[in-house]
Amino acid sequence: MIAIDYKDCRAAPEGVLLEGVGCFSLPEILDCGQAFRWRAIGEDSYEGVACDRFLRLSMEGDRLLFHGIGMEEFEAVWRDYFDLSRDYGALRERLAADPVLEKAMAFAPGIRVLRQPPWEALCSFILSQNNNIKRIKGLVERFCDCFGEEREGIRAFPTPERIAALEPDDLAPVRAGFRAKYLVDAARRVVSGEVSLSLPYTLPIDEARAHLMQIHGVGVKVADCALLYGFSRVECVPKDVWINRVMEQLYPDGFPEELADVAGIAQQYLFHYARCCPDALAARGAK
DNA sequence: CGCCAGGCTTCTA
DNA sequence: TAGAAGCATGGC
Repeated sequence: MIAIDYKDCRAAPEGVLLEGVGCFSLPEILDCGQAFRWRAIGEDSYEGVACDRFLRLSMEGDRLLFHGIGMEEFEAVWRDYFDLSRDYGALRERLAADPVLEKAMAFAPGIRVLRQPPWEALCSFILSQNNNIKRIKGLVERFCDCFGEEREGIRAFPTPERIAALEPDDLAPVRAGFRAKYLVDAARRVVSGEVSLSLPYTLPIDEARAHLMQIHGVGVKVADCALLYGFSRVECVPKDVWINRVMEQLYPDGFPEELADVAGIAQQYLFHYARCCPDALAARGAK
């Protein structure tokens, strides 16, 4: 048995139940700016749509329940989505060698980096540009409501084929502004095969980034977000205003090189720490 | 009202 | 090649 962050996993009457769960916090994972279709529905309980499936989760202590699903769906979809095959316990020990990360991880020990479908991550972060998280959620939701296929009461994520057939003006109801044309361009390049949704998993990271940046409206930041959150390239560190502040103030001599292969996961702890911990950074306020 | 937001493209010097 | 302007929209 490999060392992972839960001790037991079984089918229960209410769904799939994980026990002895560590390194896992629903609010820290689902509300830290990596995915935008989840919403809190109570105390440590969330619901949302990802991978074109609806899911409700709740956590009590070290017990995590995936409501209304069976083991097949858990194994086929959600174990991977929540990165439950990665040993965050061991990873956190490694990252804790760095004193800044030690603080950041103490602030939010339950963060994980999701493995989202690449197309969903790409579109979400195209919509994210020059926006705040609150508004990004609204944009993604309207994008799905307007152009996602309805299946059993939920909206799948809009397919590249559907979006490629539209003109930017057709996206007006999303109110994405100048980002609408970027979504259409991304969809058309994916449909034509010019942009691959599989190559970036394995290309050398600089080539993977350049590959995605063929899309009009995808720059370094959005490409890195798609690589990290969509293609699981955990060496990738998207550099937004918060991470820039972290690097300037907390890593004046640079980020530790020996952690470069997992810097993207470290980045997620640091991003959340910088945004939400009042005294993480000097005189910037948190919110 | 003004400032800012998990930026990118285009223009200008 | 670097720096600034413009872009759409809305939260606070």
